[in-house]
Amino acid sequence: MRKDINISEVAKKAGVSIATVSRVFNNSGPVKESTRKAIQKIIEETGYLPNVLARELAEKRTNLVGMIVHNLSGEGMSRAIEGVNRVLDSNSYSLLMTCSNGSLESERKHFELLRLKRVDGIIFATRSFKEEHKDMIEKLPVPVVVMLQNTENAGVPFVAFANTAFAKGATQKLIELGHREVAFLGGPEDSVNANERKRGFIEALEDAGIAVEEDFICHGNYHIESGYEQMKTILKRKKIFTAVVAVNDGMAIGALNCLQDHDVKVPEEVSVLGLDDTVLAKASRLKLSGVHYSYNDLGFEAAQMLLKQMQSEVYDFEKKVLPYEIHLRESVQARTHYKN
Amino acid sequence: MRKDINISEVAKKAGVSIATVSRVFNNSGPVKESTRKAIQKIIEETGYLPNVLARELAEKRTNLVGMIVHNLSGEGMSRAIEGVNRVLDSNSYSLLMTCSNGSLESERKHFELLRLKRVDGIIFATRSFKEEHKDMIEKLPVPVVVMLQNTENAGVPFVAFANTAFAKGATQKLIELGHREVAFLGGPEDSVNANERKRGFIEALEDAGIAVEEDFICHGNYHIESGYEQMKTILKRKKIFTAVVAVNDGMAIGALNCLQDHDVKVPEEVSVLGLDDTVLAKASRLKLSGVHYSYNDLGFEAAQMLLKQMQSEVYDFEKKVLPYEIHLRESVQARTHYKN
DNA sequence: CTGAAAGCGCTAACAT
DNA sequence: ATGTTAGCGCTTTCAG
Repeated sequence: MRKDINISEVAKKAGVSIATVSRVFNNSGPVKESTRKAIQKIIEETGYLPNVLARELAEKRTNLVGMIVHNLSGEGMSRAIEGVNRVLDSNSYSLLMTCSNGSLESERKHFELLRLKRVDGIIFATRSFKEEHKDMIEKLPVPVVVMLQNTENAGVPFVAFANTAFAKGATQKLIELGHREVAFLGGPEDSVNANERKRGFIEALEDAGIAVEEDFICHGNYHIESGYEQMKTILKRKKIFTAVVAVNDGMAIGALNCLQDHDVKVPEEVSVLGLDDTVLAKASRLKLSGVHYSYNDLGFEAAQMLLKQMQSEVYDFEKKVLPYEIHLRESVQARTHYKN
Repeated sequence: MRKDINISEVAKKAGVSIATVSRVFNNSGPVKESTRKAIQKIIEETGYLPNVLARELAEKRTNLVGMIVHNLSGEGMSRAIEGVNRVLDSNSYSLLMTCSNGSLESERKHFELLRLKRVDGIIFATRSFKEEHKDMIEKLPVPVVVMLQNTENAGVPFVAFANTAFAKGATQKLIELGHREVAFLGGPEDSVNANERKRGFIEALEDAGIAVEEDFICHGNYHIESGYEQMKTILKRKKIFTAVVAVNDGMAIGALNCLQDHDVKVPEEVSVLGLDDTVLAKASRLKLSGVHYSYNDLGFEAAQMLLKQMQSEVYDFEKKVLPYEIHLRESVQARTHYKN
């Protein structure tokens, strides 16, 4: 706990003006070598550190990036933050983190807060992007990049996963393996991401000329227990299916456990695939198939895009959709058990 | 993107001085009702927002709390951040998040950064608290609370889990169930938390008069694969054991899978317990036993403690050790298989 | 190459 | 009840 020393004290000790100290410290403007040395010595001795607040006030920029996320409960989001941090760190920016509970009101409050704090840009993650969000963003004097959501229609720059595409791709893999009766365990019906995945699933079926059966579609809340319950619901309907696609790992694990508890052999009788590839996918003895995408890259790309926007005068629309990989592992095999 | 308006412009429009505007905005000092109304109207119309930077410069405080964590890859840390955020939010503080890679140099850099940014307090999480950390902290003009590490010896306030205690307690439960040959899958040897858990395990054995066998102790890196490998190593030693304690869920899951793959019945032949209770514990069909503690509470308590320290003039040592619960579930049962 | 001085936008003590 | 003014600590012209 030592006292702060400011620029004028340094100047006094060095017998120069504060302007010269400023020049030395920031290497802005010419200073005679001897006086530079002298000032540096004083700076060294006193441990002088400039008051960033004052500097920011004078420069009218904070080198701060704000981030609003709707939840922090999974590992995905913290990976994304890690990615963001990586970029900011190497560009001398700092991260102001806030967590809205997801309500519009809370989000509005956080946008306002970040505006007050004079952040130079904002990364925004929300469950579902609304017209109101667009309004909030347009009122802001700094650029915003949306994360985890396709906001092309609103014309807001974003970085997101290709939910529909990979859900479709994964489902097509199953179809290629001969599966035609495929169940789907979806996420919350108000989640845009979950709905995009569901759409991908449906498109794959339709493209293959397979009728979409409502009896094979359920909705849950991403958790293991929910996957278990929804799988049970579908089993109770007593219709034959040979594969299940789950909106995420948790639901897939739940489904897997449920099937095994009901003496349904995986993958011999039913293949299981999760549209996700978190640590959970490795937890079961039976290696779970899934779609892999990187949250770390998500954050990384979002931060990159934001910095770019911050540097340009006009905030052009821009988008980045991250790549993915489909991994078929032990939980999936070709349809063999039920022959037509 | 509208232009900012400042206090003097508001004052001019309202035909008053900036002091009066400030009084109205901050509700500091008396203002005649009619002029207050008038000023509020202008504020409303213009959308005036004070420049927080200027205010902070004048007030010499930022309402910012800094946080340095050594990694963001698990769900635990993001839960902790959530807890911190919850407290800060309701106390009008914001969170400046930084992620060090865990190296001393990087941590030093981040402390310096937060100092520059004039945060009012810091929450610090590191893998292993060193003398150097104590020095860095003592140089700081603001209070620091350490998270996830017992820094009692250094006299630095901290909030942590009772690693030794719950590891000991959980092991004792196994001993009470008749187990005497218990294996331990530990974490990295340089992790303080992992070592504390190992110590608890050993203390429980010693208290029960059971010799500690080095052959039953292995070290891994917290991951599922590592648990699998270490379990295999112990199995290869061909010594009989009836229970395994793993330093965390991941290793426990790995151990579980390994045992089952080697036709060892869990829990009939070997009980498995993880010193953890994350989402992973629910992933296997066999409900994994474990120790439950809340990362969210950890963050919550750390933030509470920090705010308290920030309010008092002197930074007294203070500590908070969080409660835990031991959950014995399907993966654990009394020793029956091997009778003496 | 260096210094003086005018901001940056706000708070708070001091006048009136 | 309101205005004046002196900071807060730094950056940046503008002179010299």
